[in-house]
Amino acid sequence: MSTVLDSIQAACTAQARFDSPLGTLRLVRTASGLAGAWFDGQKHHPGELHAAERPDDVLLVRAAAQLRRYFDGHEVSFDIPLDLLGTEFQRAVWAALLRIPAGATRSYGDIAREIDAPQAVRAVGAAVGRNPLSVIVPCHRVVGSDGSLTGYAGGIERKQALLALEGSPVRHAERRSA
Amino acid sequence: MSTVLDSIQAACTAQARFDSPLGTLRLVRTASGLAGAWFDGQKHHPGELHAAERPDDVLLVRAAAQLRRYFDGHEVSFDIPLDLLGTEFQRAVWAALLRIPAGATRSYGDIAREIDAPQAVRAVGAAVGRNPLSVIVPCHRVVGSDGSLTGYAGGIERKQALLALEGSPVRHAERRSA
DNA sequence: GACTGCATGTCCGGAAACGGCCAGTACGGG
DNA sequence: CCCGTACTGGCCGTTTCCGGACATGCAGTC
Repeated sequence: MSTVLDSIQAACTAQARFDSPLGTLRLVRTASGLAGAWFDGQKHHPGELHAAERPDDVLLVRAAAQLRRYFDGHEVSFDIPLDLLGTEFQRAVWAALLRIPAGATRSYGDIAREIDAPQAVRAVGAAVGRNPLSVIVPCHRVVGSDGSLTGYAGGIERKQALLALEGSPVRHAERRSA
Repeated sequence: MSTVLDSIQAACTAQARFDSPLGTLRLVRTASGLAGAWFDGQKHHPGELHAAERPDDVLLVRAAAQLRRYFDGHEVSFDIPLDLLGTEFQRAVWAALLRIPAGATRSYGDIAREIDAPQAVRAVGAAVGRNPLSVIVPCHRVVGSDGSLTGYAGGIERKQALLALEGSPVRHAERRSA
C-alpha cells in the first residue's frame, strides 16, 4: 500500500494558504472534501504538491473563514466535508479526536479504549501524530495521562497556544525541562 | 512511493469492457487519457477498481472503435491521448515500444540500447511486462534476441496471435518445448 | 553447443525499527 | 506518609529496509 501522504499527493485537486496567528497553514482539498491542513515546515508535511493554487475554491474559502473565527476565539464547530485519507485504524483514531469537545482533553489511553484497542496506545500516538488536518481535527487535545503535552507535529508551543485559546487547563508548562 | 497499479487505482475516473477475439479487455481512463487495457485475469492486473462503468465515455468509445478495426486486421495507428503512469524508466521503455511499427519486432536488447541504458536489459524486460496498455502499446512486438517469444503477461498464445494478426514472422513456435 | 556469471529497475514479502504511551516499581525528599 | 522523579518492559500499527525474483543478453568457459 502507499503512504497517507502519497494518496493525498495523488488525489488533491486544489490548495490555498491561510495565515494564522501561529503561522501559515496550507489547506488542501480533494474531490470529496478537505484533506489536509499543515503548518509550514511541520513534521510529516507532504512537501511540494502539484495541485493548483486556488484561493477562491468554495470549500477552501469556507475552511479559511471558519479557521479565522476559530483563531478569533469563537467556539467553532467545523462543518466542512472532510476527506480523511488513511488506514482503517488511523481513521478510527481521527474520528475519535473529532468527538473531543473544545476546552477538554483526552489521554492517548482514553482514545485507545474508545476505539476498542486498549493496548494499542503507542499506535494511537503514531496515528495522532499523522493527523493530516491540524487544528480542525483536534489532535492538540490529546495529552499524556499525567497531563503533560508530550508532543505535537507542529511544535509543542503551538499545541500549548491552541489549548490556551480553547481555555483548557494545562497542568504544568511541560514535563521535561529539556 | 506508490506502485503503478496504485496510482491508476487512485486516478482512474471511468472504465469499460471491450470484447476482443482474444478475450475481454478492460479499458480504464483518467482525467488526461487512456491509462489501462488489461485482459481479464492477466498478470499484473490491477484487480477490482472502484471507477464507474461508463460504456459511453467518449474516449473509451474511441478506443474501442480503434481496437475493433485493429482486430479486424486493419493497420491502425492509435491516436487516443494516453496517460502512462509509471516511473521515468518505465515511461521511456513504453515510449520506445510505441515507435515499433506494426509487422516488425524488436529484442529486449534493442529497446535497452534505444533508451540509452544498454545494460539494463532485464530491467527492460520487467518494464515491458508491466505495460498497462495491452495491444495499444505494442509490448507484444518485443521478443528474445533469437526470435523466441519468451513471455507475455496475457499468455504467450495471445502474443503469438497478435503477431500473426500483424503478419510478423515468428521464427519457431517457441524456444523451450516445456 | 551447453553452461556460468554478471549487469539493472521495479515489485513484493518478510523482518526490524520506530514512535506524540503507560502502568508498575524503586528511590529520595520533604 | 505523601509526593514527585526516573527507569523498565511491554504494547501495536506503520514505515523503512533488505533480499530475492523477473518476459534478457553478452562474454566467457568447457
